[in-house]
Amino acid sequence: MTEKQIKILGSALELFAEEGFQGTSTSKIAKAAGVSEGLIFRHFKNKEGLLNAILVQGQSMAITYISPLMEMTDPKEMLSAIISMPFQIEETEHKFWRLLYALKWQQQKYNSVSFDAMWEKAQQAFKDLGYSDPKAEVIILEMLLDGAATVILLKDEQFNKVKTLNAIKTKYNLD
Amino acid sequence: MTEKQIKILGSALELFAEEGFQGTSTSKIAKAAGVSEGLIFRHFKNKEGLLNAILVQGQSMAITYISPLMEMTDPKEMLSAIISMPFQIEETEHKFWRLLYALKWQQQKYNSVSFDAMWEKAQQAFKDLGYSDPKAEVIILEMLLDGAATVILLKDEQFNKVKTLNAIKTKYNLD
DNA sequence: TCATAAAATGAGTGATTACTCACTTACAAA
DNA sequence: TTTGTAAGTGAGTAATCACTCATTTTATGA
Repeated sequence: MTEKQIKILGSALELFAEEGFQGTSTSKIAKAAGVSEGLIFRHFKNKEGLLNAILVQGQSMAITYISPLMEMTDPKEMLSAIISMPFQIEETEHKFWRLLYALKWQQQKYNSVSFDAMWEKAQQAFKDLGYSDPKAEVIILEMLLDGAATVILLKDEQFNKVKTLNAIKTKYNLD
Repeated sequence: MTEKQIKILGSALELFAEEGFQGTSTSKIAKAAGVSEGLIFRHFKNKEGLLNAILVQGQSMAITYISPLMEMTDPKEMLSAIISMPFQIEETEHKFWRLLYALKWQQQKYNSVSFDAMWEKAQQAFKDLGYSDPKAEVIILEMLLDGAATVILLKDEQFNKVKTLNAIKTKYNLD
């Protein structure tokens, strides 16, 4: 990847995340990246191709999150790691996740990175720990973490992250 | 309100919710409502005025949800009612809530209807029921219900609503 | 029946949109 | 040094955008 290609992707991610895909013009991206507008279309074909390139980049990042979870054997350790995920979103990844969460309200096409395998393992973990309805338990945990990610991405630092994470872990007897 | 005014608001709500505020043109709204484009600007001044009119309508609807909660005295009954809220979104209100949830990712200006008073009552309820950290408990419940609303609004009927609601109530000893 | 105002129209506005294309520049292999 | 290829530019395009306004239609009360 060229230096300018990287700059385009970076500026596009930032603008898409903050002002939405439809709310961001290609001329604005070009200006932010310090690049001619034509170059965007040379490298990424069209505006949607630019979005896809960002999503592919992020997908591989997400996989590095999930992979270690899939190798865990202790159910408590695994659930604890899943629950911690949204609370450990790094500054550098913040923009990407914000874009991804915003996108799912706009187009069903971009229905988030697939965490299916992880949730199946979580269900097994709940079963191993003796929960009476592991399926319902997974749905509730999905909801809780989706909400946690939303709050973290939108009103970061308006609440005590460490304290909240610990309170959730206590609820699931994971400390 | 004129018949055509109502049609404009209805079509705008539908399109804004499905394709986003920025992704919806005023000409599209006019066509969907069976109305001339100029009429939109006569009645609502501009595109943002149209969005505000929708939001005002929804706000008064949201208040009818919250008001009865504020008069409840039994903490268990009150928490139970709060938890049930996202699971009782009606078909007619579905579009409005979808728009509201989508908007909060786009502009901080439209940071949702204010539920602050309700959450303060919830905190008191947790305190009355002997929870050790009512503040953290409210944050967790906010997250859970935000996630529940998201799942309900985006992938309705891909899971058992009644069963999930009951499972949550059981978690809080509310049955 | 007529006067007045509000409701409604639709052609027209300049600005902005995503995208194209002829062209120039940079660079590496022959 | 020449040549071929990819990187990069920027002016230009048709379409669409939000919005205006002169004009016509409709509704209402005297």
